[in-house]
Amino acid sequence: MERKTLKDIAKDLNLSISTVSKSLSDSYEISDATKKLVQDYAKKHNYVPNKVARNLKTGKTNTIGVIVFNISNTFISQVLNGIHIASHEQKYDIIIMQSRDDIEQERNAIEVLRMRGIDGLLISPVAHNSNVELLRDLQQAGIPVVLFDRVQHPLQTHKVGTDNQAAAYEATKHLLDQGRKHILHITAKNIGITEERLNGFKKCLMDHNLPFDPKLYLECDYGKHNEIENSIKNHIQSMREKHIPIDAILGATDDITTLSLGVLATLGIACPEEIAVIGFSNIHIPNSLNPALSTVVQPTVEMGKIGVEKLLQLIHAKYPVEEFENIKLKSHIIARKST
Amino acid sequence: MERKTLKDIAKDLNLSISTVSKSLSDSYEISDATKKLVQDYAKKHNYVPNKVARNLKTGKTNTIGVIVFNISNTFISQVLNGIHIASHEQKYDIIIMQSRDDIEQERNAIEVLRMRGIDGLLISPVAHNSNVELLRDLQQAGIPVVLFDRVQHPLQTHKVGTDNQAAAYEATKHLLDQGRKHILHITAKNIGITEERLNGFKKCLMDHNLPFDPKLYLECDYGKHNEIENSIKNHIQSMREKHIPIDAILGATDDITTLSLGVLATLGIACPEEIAVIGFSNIHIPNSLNPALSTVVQPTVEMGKIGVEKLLQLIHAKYPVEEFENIKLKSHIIARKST
DNA sequence: TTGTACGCGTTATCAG
DNA sequence: CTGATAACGCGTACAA
Repeated sequence: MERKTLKDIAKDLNLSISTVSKSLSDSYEISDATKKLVQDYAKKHNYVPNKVARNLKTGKTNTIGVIVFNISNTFISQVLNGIHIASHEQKYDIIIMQSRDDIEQERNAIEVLRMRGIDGLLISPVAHNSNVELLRDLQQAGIPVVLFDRVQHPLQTHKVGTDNQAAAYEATKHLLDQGRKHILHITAKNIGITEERLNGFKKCLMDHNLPFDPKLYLECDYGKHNEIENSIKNHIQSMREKHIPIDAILGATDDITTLSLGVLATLGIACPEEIAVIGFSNIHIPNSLNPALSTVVQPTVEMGKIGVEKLLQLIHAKYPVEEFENIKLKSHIIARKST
Repeated sequence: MERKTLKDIAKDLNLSISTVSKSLSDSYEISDATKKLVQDYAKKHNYVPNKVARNLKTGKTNTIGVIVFNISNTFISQVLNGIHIASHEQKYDIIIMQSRDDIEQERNAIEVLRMRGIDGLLISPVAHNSNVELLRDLQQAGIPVVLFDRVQHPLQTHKVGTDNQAAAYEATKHLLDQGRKHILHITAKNIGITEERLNGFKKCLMDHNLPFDPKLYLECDYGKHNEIENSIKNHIQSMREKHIPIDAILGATDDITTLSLGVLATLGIACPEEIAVIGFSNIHIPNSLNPALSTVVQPTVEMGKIGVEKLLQLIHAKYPVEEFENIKLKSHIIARKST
């Protein structure tokens, strides 16, 4: 059962290719009789239009590229879900690439996508100004780019992130309200968003007349889980040995926050009695954690959907867009047992 | 900065299109001088070949389609990771679609992918024989299909799964070895793999001269997390009320297993003292769970890689393949604190 | 060694 | 209302 083309149908029906084409696109210039004839015949032989050819003709691919650091990260996979839903709704396909938090791989991903042909790009960049020129090239070539999640990046375009500073501020305040005084803030190196979170943390301390103590601050390399786990463990152990007081942890990312719980359990430190934990996390099983985790939840699916929406706006824009939006979604805190 | 085509370069350099084309593909029929001239010029103006046109010409899309039930499922996202790595290595792009465990959406996904043009399909089907005819059509049309994970499906093709029966057998044995006698097996409805797991469970019981008790068996609808959570909770509560003994849980899927922990915590049932828990789970933070979870770990990334490998074999096969492999990967148990 | 011409499957324009 | 014809950008047999 080979694939039928317009040409085949035309021959079978003794019609011209263009008549067939027009019939299938329900053109007003074709008589109802012929339309019906063609459409029925096409359905019967389950004709499928060749999108590749169509794309060649129209110059559009109906595909948007997506670059993230890691597909299987909890947070990212939820955003991808949102991207997926929204783009599918608009009849756009998506091609996902991973940068693995490596500038070179990000560069490669951008090049591959460009080569392959996409109508637009949705990216959560590796670092503050990773591959700026390349992305600008893309824009110049008429392929719009929208940034999401990690929006601390100089590229001029729409950006969809969360209000990280406010969220961190709120989480810190939550801990302080519970009477915690020595909060260890654990964050990741070289990711723009964590800087904002740090700022929110500092600001909240300041507003409560508390000093920011560098000893109560840890930056992890953001890589494998057991590396993160180890640096957290080492840090906490060393604090204990030096008798530096600590009664709470504020985690800046999903992995950091959830892994912290494991570290405390392993070290036999009671949570929340000795050390409370709260942090950014969109984990789907908060109640199965030890203990049920208090989280700063980000609107991941919404972020993905809005990203697609903004990108499509740019793709469909008739004139070059000059004014860009910097959208900051609201996170919210859910207090469970860990605080 | 518009996009250059072969034609543009040819005009700029006063050469014919084919000369330029051949130069760029490093053809032996072109003089080194011209080649260099063209290549340098192309690089300078960063010429990017239009893959769409190339695909139209060659009839290949260099894309493989992937259909899974949910991108953001822990297990699936790890398999996707493997698929991603392997396909990227082979210069293939992937397009991911979600069936959301709905036969209609699966049908739609298959049709969209076919329409869009793919060279092959990797699918974890919704149910025992969902969309068989459609998939056969695909194969007939020269687009090979490979099944992964849920391989209990009549389609004749390569299949890559895990040895579910053996894994469930081992996990059950592990519980029995620990002295547990009343094991509740919780599984999902209508998924082929869970049947095999159930069989492994039953077989192990039988081998130990224990009866299979339907009261110690629960089938959940496999949907939203809180629905699964509720049915588990209700079942356990009802068992307690009826004084049906239970001292262990064997979870058949990632979500079921991890959510069970949350249910026990919520109900205030001590794990593992009162009820031990083990189950299929590739959760990345086993130590953060309450308590550290004993798991049956599947080789997810490997499964993805092998799936791609097998699919590419079919895509590149010169002659129709008649003999298909049914690959069963080995899982392994990691005992932590929950058993 | 280089160039010409055609076809891949579609859509769009224009003529009949 | 229908049909012929020209593109879209690339690869390739064939001619020069």
